Amino acid sequence: MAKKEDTPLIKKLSIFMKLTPEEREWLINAGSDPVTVYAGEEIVHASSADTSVYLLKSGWACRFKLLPDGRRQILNVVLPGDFMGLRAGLFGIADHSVFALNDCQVSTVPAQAVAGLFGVLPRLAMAITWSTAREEAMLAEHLVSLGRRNAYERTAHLLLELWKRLQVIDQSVDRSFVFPITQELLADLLGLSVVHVNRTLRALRRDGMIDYATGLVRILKPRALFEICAFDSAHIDTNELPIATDSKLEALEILQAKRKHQPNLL
Amino acid sequence: MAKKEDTPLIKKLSIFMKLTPEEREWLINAGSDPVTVYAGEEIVHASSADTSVYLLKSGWACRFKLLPDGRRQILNVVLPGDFMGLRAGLFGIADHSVFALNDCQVSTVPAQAVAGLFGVLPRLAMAITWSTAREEAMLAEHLVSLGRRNAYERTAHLLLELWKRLQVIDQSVDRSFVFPITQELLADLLGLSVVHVNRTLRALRRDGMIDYATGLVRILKPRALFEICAFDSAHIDTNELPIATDSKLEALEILQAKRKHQPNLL
DNA sequence: AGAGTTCATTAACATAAGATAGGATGCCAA
DNA sequence: TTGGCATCCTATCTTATGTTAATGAACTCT
Repeated sequence: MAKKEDTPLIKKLSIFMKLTPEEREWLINAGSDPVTVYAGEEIVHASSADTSVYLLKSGWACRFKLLPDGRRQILNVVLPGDFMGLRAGLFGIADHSVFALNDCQVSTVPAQAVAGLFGVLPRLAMAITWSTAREEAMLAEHLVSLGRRNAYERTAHLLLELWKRLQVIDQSVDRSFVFPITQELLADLLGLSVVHVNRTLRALRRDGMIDYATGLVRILKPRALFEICAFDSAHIDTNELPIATDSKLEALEILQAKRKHQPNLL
Repeated sequence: MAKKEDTPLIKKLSIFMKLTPEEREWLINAGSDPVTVYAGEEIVHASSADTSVYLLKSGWACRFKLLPDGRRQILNVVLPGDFMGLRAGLFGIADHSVFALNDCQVSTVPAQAVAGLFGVLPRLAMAITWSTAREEAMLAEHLVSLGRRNAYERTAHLLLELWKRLQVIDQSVDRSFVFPITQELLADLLGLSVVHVNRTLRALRRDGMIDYATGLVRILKPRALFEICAFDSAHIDTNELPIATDSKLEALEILQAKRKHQPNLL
């Protein structure tokens, strides 16, 4: 398992698999010396032909997209140990930008070094691929929030998700964590208006669910909040290496069995 | 480039890179003989410990998540040539289910065979990884829709996206395509109520934007629709292999240059 | 100390979208 | 023929959320 002094990235990957000393070493040495990016500045710009991947060492950032008329949707919060610009660097899909929410330390990894990892340390490459799969699962859950959860549930879900992610990298203190996100950003994150975010936070405080002061959040009733937003933590905490035995025949049987089911089970 | 008689998967991967004969052969031979899954039946079940990956050969399916009270959000439409259950098969992240929208032909690939591809045909592994990155980009765009586009724009965006994806696999005829999706499903896809979907479709027809009959859609004013929803096709069509030369120093310079920018440029 | 910023907060009002309900149509099965 | 059943469609009413606008606190910069 991960140790106290490990980097956030190592802590995160450790929940997927035990890392060997070489793998740890690669993770520690890969990437340039970190550069400071100040709050509000862009780290990755959409449509730039960037051949680097960025690793967030400290601070918070967020990935976002803009519509031509200025509407903004924040896709995701980027926390220490997360990569930025992986899609752009590896595949040239530069579909979104990233900017720093507070002062960040960012280190740069050549896209080729990451791509080459599949040949050099395939297990580690797999672990990094896992972490992107984890992020995609969070994106999917975010989509459920915007499509099917109301403002109250949605806000609860976001705060809980951040809390859990911060726990993994040892950056929450008990039930509190620093929260460098203004209500305007929260609005763009949740697909709401600023005013309604304010209303919703007020409601959450009124109900004794959270304690919210600028820059700091405390979860007062985790149990209730998890219940309210139907939080599914499977993709954040997981687990251990899967993929045991398996055969085509077996899978086919499972598939056949499924054909008995009723699907749209509302 | 892809030929008329190629499979949808080959057509799709061909927009990322030129495939060698061996790679084509792997794609054709991998996977079991297809099994029929009938409309409405589940193909992948969330939380099942499934060690297979499924490839949709024909028909439409969709990935979805349910909340405990029955609310459903459809994440994505799965078209021929798309994989299903990749995250679950490879990493044990079984966070969503998939069901068939109409009768489908599905073939099964052991997760190990896909994982092993990184050692055997790394270029192909890269291409498949690219296709998942492409899907994640579409998911992100979907998120923008739910968060920041109104019902009209949102619906337009979905129809255009499907149209473009179908063009890639040669399954649209000019401006028309078959559309096996009821308004109820459309609602769960767009994060709207059925009634409002109906209203919105009516509005789109009223404006002469689309022609919508059960099971068939025709795009009448593509130009206007692309404009209305601010469609960004970068992640669907793309492009060719990126990653040219590159050095840490260069990337650092770019990063430094960015620090001059103003970020939240509304 | 004052002027300018950024944020959080609230009130009053507007509206896009949800809820409920009821027909109309077409399909299938007994 | 009749009765489900699913889907589409529409009208009416309700509500969650958006819009606009104004205030005050905290902070920085002179």
